[in-house]
Amino acid sequence: MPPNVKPQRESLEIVVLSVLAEEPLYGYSIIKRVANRSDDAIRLTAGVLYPLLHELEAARLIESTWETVRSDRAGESSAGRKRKWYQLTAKGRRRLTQRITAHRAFQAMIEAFLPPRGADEEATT
Amino acid sequence: MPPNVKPQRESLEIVVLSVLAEEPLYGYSIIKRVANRSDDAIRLTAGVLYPLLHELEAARLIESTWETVRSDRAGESSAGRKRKWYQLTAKGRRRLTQRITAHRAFQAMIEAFLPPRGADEEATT
DNA sequence: TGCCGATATATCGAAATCAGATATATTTGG
DNA sequence: CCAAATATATCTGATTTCGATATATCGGCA
Repeated sequence: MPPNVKPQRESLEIVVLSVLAEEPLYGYSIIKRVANRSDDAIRLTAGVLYPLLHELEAARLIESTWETVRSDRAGESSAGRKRKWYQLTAKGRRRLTQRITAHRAFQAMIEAFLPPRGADEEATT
Repeated sequence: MPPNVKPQRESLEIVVLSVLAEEPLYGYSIIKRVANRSDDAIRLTAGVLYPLLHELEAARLIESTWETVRSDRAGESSAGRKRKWYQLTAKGRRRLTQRITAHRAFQAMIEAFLPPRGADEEATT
């Protein structure tokens, strides 16, 4: 597996808002989706994701609804497993757009400091 | 002035190594250069930069030499102002290349999660 | 000439952040 | 029936980061 690159809060928020911009997801499914899509490079842990989701919800960037999944086998008597689905709010969508703009601007800025791409490669022209 | 985007360690190290890849600089001049080039978006503070420089030196990614600047006016008696010039080592140059590769790979990964560029613009075609 | 703002390096401690451990409960597959 | 996966949540120790503090010199201007 690839080296564990740690996504700090900023990137983290962008990634979470982005996946939620596509469709509603619940916590655990966010973890799995991000891991799969990033080829395991970005491994959200529960300890990082849940507090973030709670924060985003408090800021009204996302909204949640509980779902209770009852298994066939267990039947009536079972309490059922609980899932908390999150979806982006209009405010969240605006925030995402804004964060992306800022992110790209910042990355362009960083890139401007770097030696030009391919500065190390040998006469490929 | 633009919003204060804080460069965390990773980006920070890349930026510092990059400016040193161009030419030797001393601490204060690094702060000024980065501020100017980034249009004040990246403001290194002494409290962040100096410890980083010391770390980089300990890791032999950079080397330093002291310069004493004596003013005309003050003459012999003056102790002179001290500047610590830093230059990239061969090891530092390799590290930079490596960090850049990792940085770009990570950014590409993040970008892959984002809605495509210009997803919000209206029929400009 | 005396003072202030800029130049210059450096450390420290409070505050924020983060990864990993811990807790609890259900479901699925063997 | 048991272990691994699913699912949410918090807490704590370790690391990071920011801003304050310290010290000293230099340049310009009143």
